[in-house]
Amino acid sequence: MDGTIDSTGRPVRIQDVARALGITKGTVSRALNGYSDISEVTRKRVRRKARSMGYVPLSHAQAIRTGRVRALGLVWRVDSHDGDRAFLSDFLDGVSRSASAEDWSLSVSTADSDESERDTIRRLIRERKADGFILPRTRVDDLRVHWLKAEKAPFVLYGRIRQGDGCSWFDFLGEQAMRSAVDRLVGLGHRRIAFVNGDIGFNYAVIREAGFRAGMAGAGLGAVEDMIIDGVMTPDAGARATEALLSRSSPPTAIVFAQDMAALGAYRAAESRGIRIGSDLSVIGYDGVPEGRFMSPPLSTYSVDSRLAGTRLATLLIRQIRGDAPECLRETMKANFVTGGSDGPPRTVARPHRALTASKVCQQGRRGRPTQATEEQL
Amino acid sequence: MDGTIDSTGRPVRIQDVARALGITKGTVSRALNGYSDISEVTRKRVRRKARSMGYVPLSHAQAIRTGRVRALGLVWRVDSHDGDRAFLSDFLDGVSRSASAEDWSLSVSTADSDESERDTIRRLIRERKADGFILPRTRVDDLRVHWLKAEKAPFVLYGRIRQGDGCSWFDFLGEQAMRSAVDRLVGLGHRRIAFVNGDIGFNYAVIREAGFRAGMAGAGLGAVEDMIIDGVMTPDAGARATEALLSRSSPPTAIVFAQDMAALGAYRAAESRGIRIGSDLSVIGYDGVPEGRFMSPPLSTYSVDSRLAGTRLATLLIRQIRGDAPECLRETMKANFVTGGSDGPPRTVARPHRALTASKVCQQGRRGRPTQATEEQL
DNA sequence: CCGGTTGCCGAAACCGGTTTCGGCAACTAG
DNA sequence: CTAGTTGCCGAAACCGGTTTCGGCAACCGG
Repeated sequence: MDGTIDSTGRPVRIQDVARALGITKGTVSRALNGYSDISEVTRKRVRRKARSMGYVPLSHAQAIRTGRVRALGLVWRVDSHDGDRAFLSDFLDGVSRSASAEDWSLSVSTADSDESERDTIRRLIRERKADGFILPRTRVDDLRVHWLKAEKAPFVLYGRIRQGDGCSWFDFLGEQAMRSAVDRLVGLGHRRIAFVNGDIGFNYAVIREAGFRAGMAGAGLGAVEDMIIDGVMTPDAGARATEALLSRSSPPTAIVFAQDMAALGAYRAAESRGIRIGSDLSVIGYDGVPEGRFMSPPLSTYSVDSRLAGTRLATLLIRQIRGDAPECLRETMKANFVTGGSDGPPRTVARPHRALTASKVCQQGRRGRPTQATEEQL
Repeated sequence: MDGTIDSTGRPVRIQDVARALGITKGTVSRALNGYSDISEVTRKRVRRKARSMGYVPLSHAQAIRTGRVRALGLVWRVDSHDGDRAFLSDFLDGVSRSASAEDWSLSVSTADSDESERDTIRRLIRERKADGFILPRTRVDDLRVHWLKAEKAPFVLYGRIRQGDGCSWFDFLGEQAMRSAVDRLVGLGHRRIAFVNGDIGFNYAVIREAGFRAGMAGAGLGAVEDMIIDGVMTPDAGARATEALLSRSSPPTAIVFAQDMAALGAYRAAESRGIRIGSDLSVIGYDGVPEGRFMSPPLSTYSVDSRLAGTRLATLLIRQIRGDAPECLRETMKANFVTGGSDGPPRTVARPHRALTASKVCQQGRRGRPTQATEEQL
């Protein structure tokens, strides 16, 4: 017995606290909620007593008047590829941590289609199971944004979006990472660099491709159209893409993958061809999935901290629900480059292009503090 | 505009429905909730009108009187090994599906220690964010069971437990699977069979080991103490365990792993030794992780349907919250054997032991309907 | 000394449902 | 024809909080 239940076994209500202090429940409520018309002495007395009696307000009883249940909503799509699975655990943990710290909770649902996702979101709003939503995997034209705007429900995006009016988000700078990958490879001497992208229906793919193109253009390597493949999100597809690229008359010496899960396929393709990743073929990925570290050589990748994304998104969403303007709630961070050994100088040694050196490029992408996104969103 | 919002933009309340019908809100409530003192005519009128107006009761407003928020609680431990990650997505999906079907929601939190898990559970109960809990990964002596009994909160276990008074659960029959694995290997001619177990603090490990021992004893192969290793839950640990076993003067010709993630390590160990899985060394796992299918040869394993586990657990929990006795809410299912090719006759050909043949064993473990657990729990 | 603030709290309405209670009308039995 | 059911619904209490409103006492300046 820890004080939460009184001697009769009944849970402690605000009325019990009020009675114990000889004041009204309205006063207890105002004292606990920081109203200014309560004397500091009374406030202290109330707080102490409430704590000693183990009083905790029922969130749903508060909600009936305040309209807020102090809960975040998250709808997880299960019809997509497997690559997100490892990500989910960390992400949930991040969200849950931030929410718990503010005494909020997290309501999770799954959906396997746009329709079921829409129904689920609406149900959660109608029944007020959530005060706002975290939207993972931002699409180029994201239906959820339209739905939630129509419902006037707060939301935050994991990923940026072009039509960003009234949207807040957290995102890692994929364009910066992909550009940095190209710079690094160019610095190592590569000139024929391919890019294997994910599903361009998702905004991250558009952004990362833009980064790749910017890197190539910056190095004076234009006309990269035939060096770009998209729609590759699994090891299998990654292996096939690698195979296709290496079969060309003028194959790339390096491949940048928009996603690690696809990059893993390059190892399989290389093995079946009898060539070595890191020397015969350079590979750089993005995401930092755990499997990458177990490859040989380990995959060089731009690692993304999913747990951090979760914590930031939850924090941003809570702030928005509390009244902050969505446009002021935007954060981006650099992805963290992790050297694995899957990238190196090309086999047909060329002298390093431009002044960039590997060590110099390595400096980029160190983890920093979250920063307000002042730059133009892509 | 779909009828959910009236012309003024205000959400529809029960009072609005009552007014539109010219009756009182109490009558609307009773009509919608199936009270017998409402005429069938009125009930139909109310239902139709409520639907056409898009009325959905606020769950937290109901909860204030009923004491139930129609929400399930799930606390996920993130401090354990990585093997559970792939499992989480399917499991959540299963739970969420069942909950949604009954118009319930799911409140998820994470915890990284016993203390934080306890605090989280208590907070969810205190604030009534959840009416009951789903407890994954049952331990031999599970603290959560004590906590929740003390709080008088309903719960269901994913996994059985020895002290099962007042407990309901869903579980796959790990002991049956492990026994079947031994039978199969014995039928193939193996006699030196090792068992690599997981963390024996978890009940599944105890159960699976019992199944292995039963299989060995049943085949007349006693004294297996030195052929059992436990605490192996990762590919790395699995590789080390395999290495240790194969280094012995009289190495096993087959290894049964209690978890696929550990079994994956056997491939690495085999590769570094230059021996082939399936011919030089037989391996059978348990769990059915997706990675197993991508190995060569694919891992033979007893596959477990995590999504199904989630759906059954959610259903059982909702039934319990609605009043069914926990002891009547127990289900078990067979794990589904999937032939991969990682098991075969031993290199040093011995004639098949006993009358069991591989094909015969294969018939076991077909997926069936959930059945009430009438047998003694382990 | 007196009218006007100001600080602080009690009283009561309110949120959106559920549930109890009581009463009217119709029907049934005696 | 009357007394007793029965079916059906309105009225109101209730759940556990939050928020508004008003008033008392102390303090303030003129």
